[in-house]
Amino acid sequence: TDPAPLRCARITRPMLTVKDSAGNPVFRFFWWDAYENVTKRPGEIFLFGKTYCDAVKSYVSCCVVVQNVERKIYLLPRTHVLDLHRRPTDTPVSMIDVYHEFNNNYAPRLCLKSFKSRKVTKYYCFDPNIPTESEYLEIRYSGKNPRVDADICKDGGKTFSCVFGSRSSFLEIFLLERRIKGPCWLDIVNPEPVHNPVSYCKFEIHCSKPIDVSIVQDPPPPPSLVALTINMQTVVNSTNMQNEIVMMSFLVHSKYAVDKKPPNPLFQQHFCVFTRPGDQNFPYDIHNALQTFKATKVQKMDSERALLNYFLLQVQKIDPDVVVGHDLLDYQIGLLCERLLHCKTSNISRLSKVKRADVPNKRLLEKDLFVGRLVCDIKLSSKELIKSRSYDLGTLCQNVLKLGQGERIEMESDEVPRFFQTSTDILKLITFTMQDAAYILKIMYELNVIPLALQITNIAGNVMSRTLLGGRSERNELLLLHAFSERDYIVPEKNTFKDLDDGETKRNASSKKKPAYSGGLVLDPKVGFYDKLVLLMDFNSLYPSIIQEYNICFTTISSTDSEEDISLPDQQLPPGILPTEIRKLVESRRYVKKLMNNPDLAPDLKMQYNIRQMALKLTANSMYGCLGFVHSRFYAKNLAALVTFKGREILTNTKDLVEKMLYQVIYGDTDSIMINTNTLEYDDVFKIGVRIKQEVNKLYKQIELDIDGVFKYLLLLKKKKYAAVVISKDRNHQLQYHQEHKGLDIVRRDWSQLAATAGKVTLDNILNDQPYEDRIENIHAHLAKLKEDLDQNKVPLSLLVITKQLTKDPRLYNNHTQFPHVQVALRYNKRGGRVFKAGDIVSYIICEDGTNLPATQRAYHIEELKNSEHLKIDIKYYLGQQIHPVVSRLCEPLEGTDLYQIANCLGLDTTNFKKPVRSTTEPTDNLAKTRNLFTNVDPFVFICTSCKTENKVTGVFDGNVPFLTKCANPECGIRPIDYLGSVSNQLTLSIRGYIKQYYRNQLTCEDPACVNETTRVPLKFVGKYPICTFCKKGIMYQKYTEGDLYNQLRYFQHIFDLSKLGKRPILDGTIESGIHNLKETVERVLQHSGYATINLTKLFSSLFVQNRDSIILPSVENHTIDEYEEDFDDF
DNA sequence: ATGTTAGGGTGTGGGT
DNA sequence: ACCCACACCCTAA
Ligand SMILES: [Mg+2]
Ligand SMILES: [Mg+2]
Repeated sequence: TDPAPLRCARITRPMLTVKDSAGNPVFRFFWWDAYENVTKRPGEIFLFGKTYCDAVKSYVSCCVVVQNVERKIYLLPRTHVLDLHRRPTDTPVSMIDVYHEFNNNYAPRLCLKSFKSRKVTKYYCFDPNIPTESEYLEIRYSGKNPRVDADICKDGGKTFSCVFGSRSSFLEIFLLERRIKGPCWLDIVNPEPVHNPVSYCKFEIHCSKPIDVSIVQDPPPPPSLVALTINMQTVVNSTNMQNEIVMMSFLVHSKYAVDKKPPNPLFQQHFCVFTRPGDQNFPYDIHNALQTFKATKVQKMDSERALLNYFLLQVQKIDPDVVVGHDLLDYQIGLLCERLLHCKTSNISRLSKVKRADVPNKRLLEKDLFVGRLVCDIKLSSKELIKSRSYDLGTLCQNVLKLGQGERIEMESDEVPRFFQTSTDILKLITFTMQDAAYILKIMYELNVIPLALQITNIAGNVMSRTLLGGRSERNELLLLHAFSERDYIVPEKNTFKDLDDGETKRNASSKKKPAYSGGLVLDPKVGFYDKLVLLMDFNSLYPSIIQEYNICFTTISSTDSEEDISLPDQQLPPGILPTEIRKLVESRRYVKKLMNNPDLAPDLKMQYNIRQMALKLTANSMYGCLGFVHSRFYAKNLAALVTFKGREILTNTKDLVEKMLYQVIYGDTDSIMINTNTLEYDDVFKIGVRIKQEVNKLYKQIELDIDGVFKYLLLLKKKKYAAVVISKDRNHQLQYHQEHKGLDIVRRDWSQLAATAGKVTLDNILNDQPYEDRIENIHAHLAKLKEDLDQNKVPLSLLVITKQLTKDPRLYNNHTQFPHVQVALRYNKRGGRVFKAGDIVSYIICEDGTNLPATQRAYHIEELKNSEHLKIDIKYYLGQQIHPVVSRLCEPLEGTDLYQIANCLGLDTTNFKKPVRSTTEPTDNLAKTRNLFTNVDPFVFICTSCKTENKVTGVFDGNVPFLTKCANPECGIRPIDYLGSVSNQLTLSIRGYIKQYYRNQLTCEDPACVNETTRVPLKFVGKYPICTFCKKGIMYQKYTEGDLYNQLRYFQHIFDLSKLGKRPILDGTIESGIHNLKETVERVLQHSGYATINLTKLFSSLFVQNRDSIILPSVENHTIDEYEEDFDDF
């Protein structure tokens, strides 16, 4: 049957009011989405979009059916003809032989009545066995005829060795051939009117020749979209346990301009439809209640079927270009399909723009339910665009819309039936459902989902509805397909699903696969709390820069199977395609950012530019990842491995260079270096940064190190785990401070907010100007308070919630009892409705449930806890397994507290904490206090002139007495202070020893493990000094660097520094001056090493006469970095 | 069908 | 009791 009649009559004859640049009348439209049905309508492309309609003076929906998109295959001629047994003969192959073979042997098999062919020259770079440049026979034939068999493509015939292009889809052929990159204005020169339209659009035209489609030059801005936001409520029918749709709310914006700031008002139309749950009746007064309800237009339906029919009709009438919702793809679309089929609704394709017969298959229906309309699922988009603990609507409202807690009415899905008991509650439910729809729309606007997807699609050249589905691989694939085919390259074949499976997957039984190559280098952190300024330097987009710097491309490096091949391309080679594409992205971005600097820029335009520069950056950054993606069409493990290899090399070289400049590198991850400057002057630190930047950037053309930030305080705990106070300057050059937390428990969703807050309070106390003793005291006090609050039940339940993602379907876990989130999900799923599936985030609270089971088996959903009498919060778990480990880890480098004390404050059983605690027997452990700042340093050792006993010095005090007053040998009566001159001499000799070691190390690599390697790996030279670049497996050889030397000297200075001791001890005057004397001995060496000039010769001239070239560093220009940007996922 | 590797942390279970 | 491998999760880059 025909769909319900439309209000707006279809216009069958397109009005060609537009002329193209040649003066031909054209049908001009903006395409937003495309569709093809390879099996039912091969060779046809459906383009959906908007065209200007003079009659209504606005844009109306249209569909252009491009027909006769032909298959395009390439036959690679053999050098010599094969005989019957597929053995090469002496007969050379000419192109005409290939033509004849195809014409005689293959055309009949493909039932070709006709085909076109020509000789073309093409390039290829994805298989070393295929010539990089060769003549091919290009054959084009109708899509209605079948594809060439896979084995013929692989093995070829007698005159050709293989066939390329047989697997490309028509949409791909069309987009690449017409060079269409994402939504844009298109002209159709010979549009044909349609009498039996296949679409529901206002305009439909056909175009029988793909070549008649062309891109409009100097296009106007994109037309506005009709956006339909939908939200729904469901109930589980208590009799059959089926999920029913009982309410839907709709918001319509009929002119959403994607090139402008989010519209206000948010929408123009709003309405709602509902029905009763199958197992309930309407309240008696529902009719009256609805009559007085004015908030929105409400339609009451007698059945779910009627509701769904109403929905179908409304969608057809509204004819939206984009359907907006939350959890559409993971749940709502599936549910809709299920109910549409269950209720036996007809003409379901009205939800889409293409008329199709109803199919009873749910999976098929789901796939194309809204075809022709963009589907914007804000849950999915948020996952790509923002980091959040979870992505349910409530959490997104808090994080994106900054709604306060309780501002949005939170409702559990099993509460819905209750709302149908009274009319008042039904009206309430309508309000919530409408309200949520508005939030959904607002979030979409706020995150600029559509404008960003448009920009990405225009950059990559894919299809926008696919961009909105997420996934970086396909975007990258299309970008490279365009890039390679534009330059006459034959592109790699698209693998079918079958091909993917058989390869041996190095999986660890579960879904996580083992790494295929090594990635970024993470430097060993010098753990500790830093209260001097720390400088963070970071390479801008390191991996994209490496690809450019070293010209890493399919065209410059042949793919080999050997793992260890890390050779770089020839310097003389022309820029490859990958580097060129990245350069284009980077240059576009630079240009866009320049445009953004215009102070008179209109806000709308500024937003547009900002979105575009983001999209450009995202695209450039995801290119590397796709190289290493096994299922990528452009998979190139060797290229990915080379990129990371150079990354590791650059990071180690940078570290060495910085240390050579006598700065202390305390950490670095993949593309960054943290430097302890030992300074408190912000401007000085900046100058240091500028100098390092200049030195490092001299070495490269494209790779660029930049100042990323300056930390006032840094608490460096582990690799990838630290907290810092970042200093920045505001517009008035006033210093501003804010904390940054990386990798710590408090930034993870799988720790409770309670533990996170405790951790944050702890950090606030550590990263603070207050006296040292106060910090510890405040932390302890807060912990005690926390315990008290917990005991008195003052802690809101929301703080106790732990969230964890299901990485697979909950039923697929091998040992589900081990995992709290899996158990909660499985239990929850039994009640029906929205069930937890792979990717969902589960919230739970650990409870005391009367059992003796381990905590992992006492996890309950927050609702279970609320509704249960016998469930109680497991306070001991939250104190012992949440707060305690989180706070302890943060306090680890701190003196004055430990596991035991923290446990004590929390009222925990402390017996478990006594043993592992560091020895508390020594009253003044000098090294403990400083060990974190000075790792890999030796104590100062001197020999007693009397008893020849070795004395080790790690600080002013040895135990309770100054080391100068007592020999290490208790029998010896001579005090070191009595032979201070000798001690001082021994100190000087010791320092000399370290300097000698430093020089020796520059000439030879002393690591025995490295000797073998040095014979194979050539020595690399940095400046004039040979350094061993790496040992086996890329691990850097620990040589004795300037940094090590400097560190050792600083340590000596430190251990003789009385002011470094917490409480200034009362000392005998001679002892004090003796210690001072030793400190000065060290400082005489050190004083030459200001941070401004470094000259090794001068530095050590007083001690060590040696002719050495100085390292001359450039003078410092006194300027600040004008641009420093916060980047995400930037390597 | 959905970009990579490096690395920390919890918890379990088996072996010594 | 201790060590270790393993599965799982989430983060940094
Ligand atoms: Mg970076
Ligand atoms: Mg970085």
